[in-house]
Amino acid sequence: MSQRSDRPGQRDIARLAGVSQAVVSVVLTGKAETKRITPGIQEKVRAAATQLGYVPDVAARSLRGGRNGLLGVHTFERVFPVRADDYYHEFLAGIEEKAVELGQDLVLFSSTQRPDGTRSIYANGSNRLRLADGAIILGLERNDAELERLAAEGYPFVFIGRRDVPGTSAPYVAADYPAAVAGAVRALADLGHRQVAYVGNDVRRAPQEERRTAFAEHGRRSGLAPQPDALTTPDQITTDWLAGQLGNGVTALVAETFELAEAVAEAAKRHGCEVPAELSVVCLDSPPTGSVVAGWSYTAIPRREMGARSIALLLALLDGALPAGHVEVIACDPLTEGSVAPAPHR
Amino acid sequence: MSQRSDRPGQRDIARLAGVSQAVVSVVLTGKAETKRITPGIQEKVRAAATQLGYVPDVAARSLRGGRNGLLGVHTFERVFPVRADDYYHEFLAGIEEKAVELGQDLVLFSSTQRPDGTRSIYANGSNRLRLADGAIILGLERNDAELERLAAEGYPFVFIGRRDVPGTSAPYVAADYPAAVAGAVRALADLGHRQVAYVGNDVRRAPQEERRTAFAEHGRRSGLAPQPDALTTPDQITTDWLAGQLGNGVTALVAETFELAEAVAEAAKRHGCEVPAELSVVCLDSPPTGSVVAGWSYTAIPRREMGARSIALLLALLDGALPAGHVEVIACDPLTEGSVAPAPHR
DNA sequence: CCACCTGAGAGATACGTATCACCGCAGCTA
DNA sequence: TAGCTGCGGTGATACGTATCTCTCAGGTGG
Repeated sequence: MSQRSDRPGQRDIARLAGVSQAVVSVVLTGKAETKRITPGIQEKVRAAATQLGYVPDVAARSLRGGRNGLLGVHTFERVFPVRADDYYHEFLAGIEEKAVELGQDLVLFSSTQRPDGTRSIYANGSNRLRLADGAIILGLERNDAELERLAAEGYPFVFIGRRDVPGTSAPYVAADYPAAVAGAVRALADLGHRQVAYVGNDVRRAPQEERRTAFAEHGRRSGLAPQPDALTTPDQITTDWLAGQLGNGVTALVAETFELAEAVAEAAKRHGCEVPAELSVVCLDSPPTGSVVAGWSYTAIPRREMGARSIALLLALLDGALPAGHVEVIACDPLTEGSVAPAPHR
Repeated sequence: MSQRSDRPGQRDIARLAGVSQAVVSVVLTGKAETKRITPGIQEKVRAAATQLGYVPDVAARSLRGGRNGLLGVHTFERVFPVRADDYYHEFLAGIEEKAVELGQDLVLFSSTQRPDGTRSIYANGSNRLRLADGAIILGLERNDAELERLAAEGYPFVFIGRRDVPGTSAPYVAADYPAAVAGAVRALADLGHRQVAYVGNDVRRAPQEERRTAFAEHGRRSGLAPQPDALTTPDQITTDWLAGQLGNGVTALVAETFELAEAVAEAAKRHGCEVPAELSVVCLDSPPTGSVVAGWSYTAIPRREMGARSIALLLALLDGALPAGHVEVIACDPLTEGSVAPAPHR
């Protein structure tokens, strides 16, 4: 169809106003003052634009200008998992919030998925991320080779979550896990706990490792007795396992994820062990957005804020206003009350 | 900066492969077969494109009129509300699922928000939607004037949810509410209920109106006594209101939304009225994704599938393979057991 | 009176892509 | 050998905008 006829352009305005297209561009982009256009002409141009119902063509504008106002969001996993307690949801909420504020649109890269369900940036030979001015990269999974290549190509991106990809020095936004762990450990120590074990995910990446080492360090400082870590999966937390921990004199557990904490709670229930009277449990993760679990002691991860900050960082990066290697750490919420009690006497 | 240097174009590929830019365009858009390009050249072009990490420029491509593999998602409200029981979440999950399958990327138009929180397509003078090949439009709010204009401009879009915008005949994907209502009414009638009242949202749009009229019609067919509708908000459902209903002999309520159903449940609890023994309640809405509410009788809205179908429809529309005015209606899940019981004897 | 400056606007150009019109060449026929 | 026919590609053009360069007239100073 004649796409042309039903969409007035600057050329049409120019013809109607009896000026050149260049003048129309200048007037309509608000540069009339600096470029010194006669007020009378300005008025005529504006009137003509209004009369024709002119709408600038974004495509043409960004073609000319470089930026297109699109910020990418990429993960190496699905963005909207089937599970309701969506890991990404809060991040996305923050991302969208900030994008709105800064007048940017978001591109969810869903075309990059490979048959096995993982996602790849360079899968089909072309780097679709380039569609956007820059990108936020988040998620547990990762692909160091692709990230290195991306960085080598000079593509601007920002991580959510602490990253230590060898070749890159991309900015990231992370939660202040060490401080959160320190707070939890101190709280337990103050309540008289001395035998505290750490229950962590068996997948160890920078963010996980960070929490574990912080636990070890602050535990030592607070006078806790050293315990072997339990790096495991939820289904390996059985009543037997729990009995073993209690048998070792453990009076409190620090769980890395909510799934682990819930597995502990279930095992305790089956084992007839009361939480928190006989066993205190601290969770270093926010509860899933859906289920408002009462009765847990946890330090909420500021996912929403992390998402928002990542967008701000990316835009600063694009503006060249970000010093190289800039990172941002956001404090977690203080430990809530619930599943923590004074250490039982023996 | 020289934006140019770090973003290879077809020209660069052409130079590297020793051919003309036109050939590169033909090969890379998959028209090599119809335009009969020598396989050897094709290979050379593809190799050069891969080597340079080429990715087509969205802006240029859509300026020229081609497709760019971007599908827009636009709402007149926020996409990620603060509330956990996210209305959009399930739709988006379905949308993303299908986009992955069809190799399309998604653009969340977040730049269109006005200061008052509502969103407008033409707010800032430019129609950003044009960046995408087409768009899905969803949400309760709407802006008929803008939609008419969008349609008049020939922009391809698809609704989620039944729409009846005057000037437009855009395709839409809707849930089969009439059938769901019919099922609910029949179930209640079979259990001996005769006095059944309808509790609906006070905002009446096509999807709401459809349910109400279906209730009236099927109620009549199933021999229910006519009742005045309660079109209201959750906070207006008090114990007094409930007492009034029961006083009128009402033995069952059909609630349009989950919020209304929960308000009814709370009022019933305070009033000492047992659900479902003394009052049956049916909800015509899915429970929020987070809270797995047991004990409700409801007909789940197939949001996920609706989202997926909307993407399929949009792509068909773009391919010109969609007959004008095509609409799609998806069956709701059958009524679950829980808050429905035989009518109490008087 | 002429050289020179200045302001207001016209004209030209480039961004990256898709496509239309053309063109040389090889193979074939008459 | 001249003319025709496809094939395989080249060159040119247009999309709508922003901006750079150029023109032209009027004013100014020496």
